[in-house]
Amino acid sequence: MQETSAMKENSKVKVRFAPSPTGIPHIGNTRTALFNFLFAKHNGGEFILRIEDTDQKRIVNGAKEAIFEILQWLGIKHDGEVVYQSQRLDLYRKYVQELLDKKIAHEKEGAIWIKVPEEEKFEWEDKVGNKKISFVGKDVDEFVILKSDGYPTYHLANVIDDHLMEITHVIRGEEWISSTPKHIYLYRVFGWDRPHFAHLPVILGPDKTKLSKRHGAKSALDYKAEGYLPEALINFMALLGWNPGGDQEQFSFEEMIKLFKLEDINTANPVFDIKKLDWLNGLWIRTLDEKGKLKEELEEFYAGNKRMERELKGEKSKIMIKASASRMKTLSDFQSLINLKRQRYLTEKEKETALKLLDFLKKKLGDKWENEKLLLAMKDFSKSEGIPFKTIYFLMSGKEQGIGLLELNEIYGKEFFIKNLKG
RNA sequence: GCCGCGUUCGUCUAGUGGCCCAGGACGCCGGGUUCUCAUCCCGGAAAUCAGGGGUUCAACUCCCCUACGCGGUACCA
Repeated sequence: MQETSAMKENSKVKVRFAPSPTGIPHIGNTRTALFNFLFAKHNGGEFILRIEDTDQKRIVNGAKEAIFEILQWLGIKHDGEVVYQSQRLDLYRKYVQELLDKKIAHEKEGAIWIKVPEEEKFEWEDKVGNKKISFVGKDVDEFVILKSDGYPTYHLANVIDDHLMEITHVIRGEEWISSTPKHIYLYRVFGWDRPHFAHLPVILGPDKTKLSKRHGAKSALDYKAEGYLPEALINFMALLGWNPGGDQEQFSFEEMIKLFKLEDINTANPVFDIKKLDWLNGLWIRTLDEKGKLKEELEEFYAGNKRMERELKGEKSKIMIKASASRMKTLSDFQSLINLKRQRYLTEKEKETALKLLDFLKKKLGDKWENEKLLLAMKDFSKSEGIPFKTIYFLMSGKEQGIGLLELNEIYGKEFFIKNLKG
């Protein structure tokens, strides 16, 4: 009995993201959602969200909400209503009874089990890498489909739901490869067509072991809190394993949808590299700034921060943002960039120079410190006194580095400089 | 142990038999632009394509073996 694998060639693509609410998903799990979404949208199909809450003991409070928040923040919108497996118990039990009646499943110690016949053969063409993967029945362990608490296991609920919901492509982590024969067997005994399978390589930590809490495997929400942009995080996650060929590194969500193909996903496990994320984030910050959209991102990020809310509402906010954009790696850098506090106290020698500079500027500029003249004056001073401009920057701004002096002049005016120069 | 999957610069990757003594990007180093820093621009180092056997006129690309890595081996997903 050789099932005609999958087959719903003509029907509309329908995929699902099926997290279990047993913790806040880290970046790897979220990438699975992304790939499902990209695939669905590329093909004009649907993306379903299904919460697999069948392990009552391991459910974590707030995990479900975190999942929603992550998807919402990233712009990964699901179609239709969210499905909860815990609300479908009767359904699963009905099918279990069917298997019991057919003598395919049996009871043992209060749970319902299935033993795959040894001579059974399993093979499928995995969409990632386009390669055949095969197993033989004797390597498939006997498994539980209904636990003694009355809840189904993943294997059972997953297969039933995917069938009933007419899922065409199962795109999930590669940790599921070894249980795929169990799933295929279930499709077989139920007499159902099975979906296509695509198993994504798992993301590894810097030490090349599976990304985990130990590596500080963060969730998208953590990155959000640190000031990363959804555009950058999505771009970064997609490039971890996916590449459409070519030299492009920056992709908008729309471009990714347009280009996404399962065939272009790598088969090897990528290593998470925060440096590249940082670079992409800076790149996206600059890109959004050019599009005039950085302000709204900052407003969202600093919502609830009274001082920053005030700064962003102020009339100088525009120039502040313009001056900061190229210097930010994350949105949180903005706050320190526009912070007026001096970095350290001046040494005696520096104080002396500062006062000299102040006199010089006052004499040269009078009351009006216009940018062009100010710059010329500072350059003059630098040259005639043999003082590196770096020092002048520090004396004027109170910092070793940061926003340009002319921009500071526009934002805070000469009073700011005078205060700094007076020590 | 057994089963499955994988292996191109430090990292993400391009590459589907000749265009590759291997291209791009991040990071790193050097230089330029510049009011500091950053941005931006230019250049550099960096992979004997895991190792060994085949197949072929020709292999990073196909086959086999080994090593290593990852995944699975729960009444977890």
